Amino acid sequence: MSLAQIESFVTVAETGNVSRAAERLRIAQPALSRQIRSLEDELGAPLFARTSRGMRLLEAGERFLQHARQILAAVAAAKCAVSERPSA
Amino acid sequence: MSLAQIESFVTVAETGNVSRAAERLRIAQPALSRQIRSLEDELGAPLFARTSRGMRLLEAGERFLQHARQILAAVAAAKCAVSERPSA
DNA sequence: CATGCTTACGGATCACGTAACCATG
DNA sequence: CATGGTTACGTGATCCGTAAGCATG
Repeated sequence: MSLAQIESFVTVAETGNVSRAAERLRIAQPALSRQIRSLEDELGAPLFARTSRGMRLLEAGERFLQHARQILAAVAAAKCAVSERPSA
Repeated sequence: MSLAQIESFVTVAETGNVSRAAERLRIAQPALSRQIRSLEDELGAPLFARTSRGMRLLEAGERFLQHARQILAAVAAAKCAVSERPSA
């Protein structure tokens, strides 16, 4: 599991659409599709249902989404923490 | 920034020693040294002071460490969340 | 000269983008 | 046939381990 995969997952969850998410992330659609697939493989369970109109979050995906957002927030905070002035 | 880098950082911080941390992580010492270096490069600031006896956390490193542990904990929680039973 | 971090280098793996493919409405 | 996800494939980048280098006490 990589941070890129986690960010990809959140973006697909928010757009409900791999194509649009790929635009937002500035990567090609197949690359994003692969990232989602490999994330699901690693977790051992699908996170999305593939419908004819896009990607719909499953329950496992909803649960994962909450933690995914926490992870990204913690990463952002970690980056900020390094550049804080020492006295803070 | 990758999760592997974050785990590497925490292990080096805990051991104060790249060599010992590499053993614990089951990777070669130069690989670990590179991960730490590239993490510092990306963050734009050193996290450790290189002493003749090993690695000592700097203030920026101490601040980063707290968030790094949060990130790893959130990742572990995310993995668990996927396999929880749906009713939970 | 023992300990410990870093740099050089070659090779394997990974991850991307383009192109082709398949399914649905 | 338009939309949207997946598979195939070749290539460029990444990352590892071994080996050599460098600093310190």
